[in-house]
Amino acid sequence: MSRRKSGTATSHDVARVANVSQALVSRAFTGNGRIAPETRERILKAAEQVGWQPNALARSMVTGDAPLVAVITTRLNFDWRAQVLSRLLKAIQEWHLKPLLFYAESDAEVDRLLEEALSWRARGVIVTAGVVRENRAAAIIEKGQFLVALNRPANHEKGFSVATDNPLGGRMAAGLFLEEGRRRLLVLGGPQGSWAPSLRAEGFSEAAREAGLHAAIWNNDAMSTEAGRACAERLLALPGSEQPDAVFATNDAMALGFLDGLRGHRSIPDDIALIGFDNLPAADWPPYRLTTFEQPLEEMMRRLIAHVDVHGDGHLGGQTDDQQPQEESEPRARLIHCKPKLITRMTAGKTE
Amino acid sequence: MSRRKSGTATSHDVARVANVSQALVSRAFTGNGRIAPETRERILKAAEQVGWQPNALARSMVTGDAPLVAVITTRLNFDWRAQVLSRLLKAIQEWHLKPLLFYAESDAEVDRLLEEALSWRARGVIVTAGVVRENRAAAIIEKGQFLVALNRPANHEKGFSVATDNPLGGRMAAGLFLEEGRRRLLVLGGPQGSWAPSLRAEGFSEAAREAGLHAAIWNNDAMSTEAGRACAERLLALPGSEQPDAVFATNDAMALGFLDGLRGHRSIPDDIALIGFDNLPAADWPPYRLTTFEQPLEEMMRRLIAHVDVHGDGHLGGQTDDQQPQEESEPRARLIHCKPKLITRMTAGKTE
DNA sequence: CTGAAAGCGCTTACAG
DNA sequence: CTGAAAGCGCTTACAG
Repeated sequence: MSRRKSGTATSHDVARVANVSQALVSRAFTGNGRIAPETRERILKAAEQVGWQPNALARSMVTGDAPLVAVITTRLNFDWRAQVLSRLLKAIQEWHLKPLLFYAESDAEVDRLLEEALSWRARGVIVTAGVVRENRAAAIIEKGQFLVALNRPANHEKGFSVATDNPLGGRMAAGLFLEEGRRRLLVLGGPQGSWAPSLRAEGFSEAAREAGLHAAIWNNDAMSTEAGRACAERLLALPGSEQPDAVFATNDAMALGFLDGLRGHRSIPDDIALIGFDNLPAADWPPYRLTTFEQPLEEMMRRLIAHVDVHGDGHLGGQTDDQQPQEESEPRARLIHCKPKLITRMTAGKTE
Repeated sequence: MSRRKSGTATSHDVARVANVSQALVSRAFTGNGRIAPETRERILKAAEQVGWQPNALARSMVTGDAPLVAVITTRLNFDWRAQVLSRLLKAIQEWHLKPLLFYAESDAEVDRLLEEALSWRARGVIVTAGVVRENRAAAIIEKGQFLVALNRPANHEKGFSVATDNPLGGRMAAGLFLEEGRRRLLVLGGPQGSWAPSLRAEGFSEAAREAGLHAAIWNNDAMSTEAGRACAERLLALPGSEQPDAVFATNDAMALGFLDGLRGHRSIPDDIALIGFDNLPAADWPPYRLTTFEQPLEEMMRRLIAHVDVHGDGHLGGQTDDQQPQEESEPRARLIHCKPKLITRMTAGKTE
């Protein structure tokens, strides 16, 4: 007769109703250990009558293994972040774990959240926002949890990172522009110090440099459509001699805003070719028809899942101790790069 | 020396290092009970050295109160659903609970997920997808958990539902069209039997009927931009006498696709006025400038939070038993309707 | 096939 | 201020 959660029955209550020991109730639900089919039926019936089902917390405690995975995420703004989370939730659901979400309002919070996540003794943690400090990464790995970083470094040799090959995307964009004979290159970058956008910009710049060209970079704190529009205005104000003829936007939001800002002032792709990154749904809409890169979400998820499985946390809660270096299907690669896929539309590249 | 989770220390290990009883370790971390400041310091240091922090599962078990809230969600497709989840995660984080997510691939799964959710003995469950069966709703409430349904019925007198006032939105849209002298009305509806879209359509139809007009309805299974485009084609194929002069799309995705489909064939709003629903970011983009309704997300969250607080699950884990009918600030209203806000842009309404 | 008992890792009265 | 003990709700050897 505990005072809190008065409505909640326990396995003892069920045992009483079914006229069996409490242990049998447990067996009826776990399927472990012998139990007569008819007893089991009786117990199931009693449980339903009482409205009871095993307490997952208690189960996790006693088995020493909670079917949880911590997911660090942040604001789901207009962005491919929602797609990632959606796909991630689905995958986690499919392998019968429960995602415990940690929402970081800013990158600074991520470390604290990671610490909190640890206290739930989850199977592991998937980081889709912010930065993983090396200490923290080590603490997670030491506890036997897996650590997966999406589109960011894992900062630990036993951590795992799946990322789009951002530099390659940049190089491909530059390559396409060069092939078309474009010479005056501009990239719409992200904030200083950002990971993915900077790598995209660098890949682009490098390829340009190798062709003996220089790519200007305009950094943007927000990477929003507004930022893209602002860049368009800035471009329109440039003297004719400095006008770029090819622009690589390190994300689609900026590219779309940029297109809107240029509308009526420049002919695309004749005056200016444009390539974005992300392949947002809007990139395919008639007013935009943006040539852009699709991030290989499905492949990334496959790799992620493969890693987690190898780690020993297979579908049905395998053991957690895998000391021996058995990295079979995923041979020791801790940083997986997945190739972005160029989607050619109107704003750059030959349209078929 | 348990075999599993070998890396994980317990409070006993910390006690040993700090040379105190295990109970004191607990006190050092909970802050409950007397403890000498210097002992506390010593324990904290020992814990850090050992790399230990309280096991949240164990704590939840013994206190009989897990700081969890179950959230039922589904595919985060291009949609306001991501916004809702984002805002929800933030709110849950702010009141120091952890969201345990349940991802429903289809509405049919929702009931099963709800059952699973129950096993975690969470404070409550927030449903943002699918339908809550009455039985299940009752089971949840009986267990002392709160039940909040977002934009759908809670199906229980003690459940709580926050929704946009969808019929009102429909009425407002119709009102605006009528005021402009439009007479040939069409609504782009959702799937048969959908909740929110149907209510929007009904509100619209009713208002039209009251004005002695009939509104045609075209149902759409997908409510996507593609569906909107298809509707545009269908409209263009209509004989001139049946051409509508005002269209109410029950979501923005369809409205945007519809605009794209009409582009070059009809003049908006001269030939056809259009109103959407959701106020997606793209509704404000130059090629669209869609008049639409903003769903009052912030207000909905405020009401939701107020309900949960009243329910007794305040910020820092208050007691769960609140039998007395103390519905102070939220006087007994179980279904809260929040007014949608008309955002007037180019496609309908007088622009200032 | 079934039951009594130990134990998971904590928190919290209850004594000192 | 501190410690020994009981107990949270289960699962799982271990005996019968």
